[in-house]
Amino acid sequence: MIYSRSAEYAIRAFVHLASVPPGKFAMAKQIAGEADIPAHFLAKILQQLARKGLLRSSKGPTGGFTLAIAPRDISLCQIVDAVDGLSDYKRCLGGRTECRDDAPCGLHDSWKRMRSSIIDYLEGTSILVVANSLEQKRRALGQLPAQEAPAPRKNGSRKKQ
Amino acid sequence: MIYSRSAEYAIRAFVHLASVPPGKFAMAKQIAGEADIPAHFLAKILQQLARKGLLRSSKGPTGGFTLAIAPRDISLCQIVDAVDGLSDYKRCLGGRTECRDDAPCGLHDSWKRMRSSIIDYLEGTSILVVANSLEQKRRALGQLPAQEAPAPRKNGSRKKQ
DNA sequence: AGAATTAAGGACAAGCATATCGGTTTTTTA
DNA sequence: TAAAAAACCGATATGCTTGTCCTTAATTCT
Repeated sequence: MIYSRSAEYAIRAFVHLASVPPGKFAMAKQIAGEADIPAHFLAKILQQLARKGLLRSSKGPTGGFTLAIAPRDISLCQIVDAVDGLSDYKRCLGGRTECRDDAPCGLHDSWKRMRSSIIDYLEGTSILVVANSLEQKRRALGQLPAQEAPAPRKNGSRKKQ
Repeated sequence: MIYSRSAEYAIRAFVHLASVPPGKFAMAKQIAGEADIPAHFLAKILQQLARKGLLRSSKGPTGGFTLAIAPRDISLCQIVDAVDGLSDYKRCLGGRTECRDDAPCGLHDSWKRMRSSIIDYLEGTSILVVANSLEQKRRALGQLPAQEAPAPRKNGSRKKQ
């Protein structure tokens, strides 16, 4: 797989957080429940991401987590980097920690290209895009009010993108 | 990473095996020594690949392992499939085991494209290509006789590709 | 036939990722 | 001020991957 399960959980949590009104906090337990993620495990991950500055956290009642950066400006890459680190992608598939001149590796060049492609994918995919794609699918299935963000308002001020 | 360490070891062993004369066997311990792989661990992997038909094995003195398929016809994908299985690539990055209609995932479409790209890479890269690339690098470094395959002959019938 | 050598295969150990549990601190609300 | 609620934090459990060890079976060579 491209990234760990922890990173996957983090991404799913971020997608969820992208849909809560700015300024409001969502509880770890609640996110875990809705996204079907082990609660305590997710809490640890979110705490870690709060320490790294991708999330803001608040204790006590009305507390929880909220995005520290706009969904448009958070890429999958930032999350994966914060959770897994990117060292795996710097390692050479041929086994050497790095392709040095005296220890050449037949895979190095082709892997280098593939790796860039993966990194580009992670960097080029923002939480906003993923969240929008998800919302669109749900609307198509009638699981959402249609044409409206999940905020509990009822009138219809269309907003695109 | 794209595949497990076991798969990486297998690929490196295959690259090594591509350079032994056809019909001859190479010992697991010897491959492990030259490729810097834990010997017993590699042996298990090779035995597994022999059971799956990618290698042929022989016991006793003069025994060892040899490729059951021409290097040109073995792709990284076949090896990774035999060692890791490909199920990870069928799984959706959004977390669901499969993107069903009633449980949509915002990542599904973009990941599908990325995944195909990775599979194409693994399928399109043969052991022969990797072995040739490695040999070429070694020649450039003066670690090989230059212009000659590592077979113990001495004349110079150039062969391309 | 016997000794040496190699793969085959089972048991086990170590390390890491994943997951769970309980207590502590901070904050809000009554 | 007390109680409740949430993040925070450490300890522990579990499962999988990686790695080691030892015995057995098959083959070759003397």
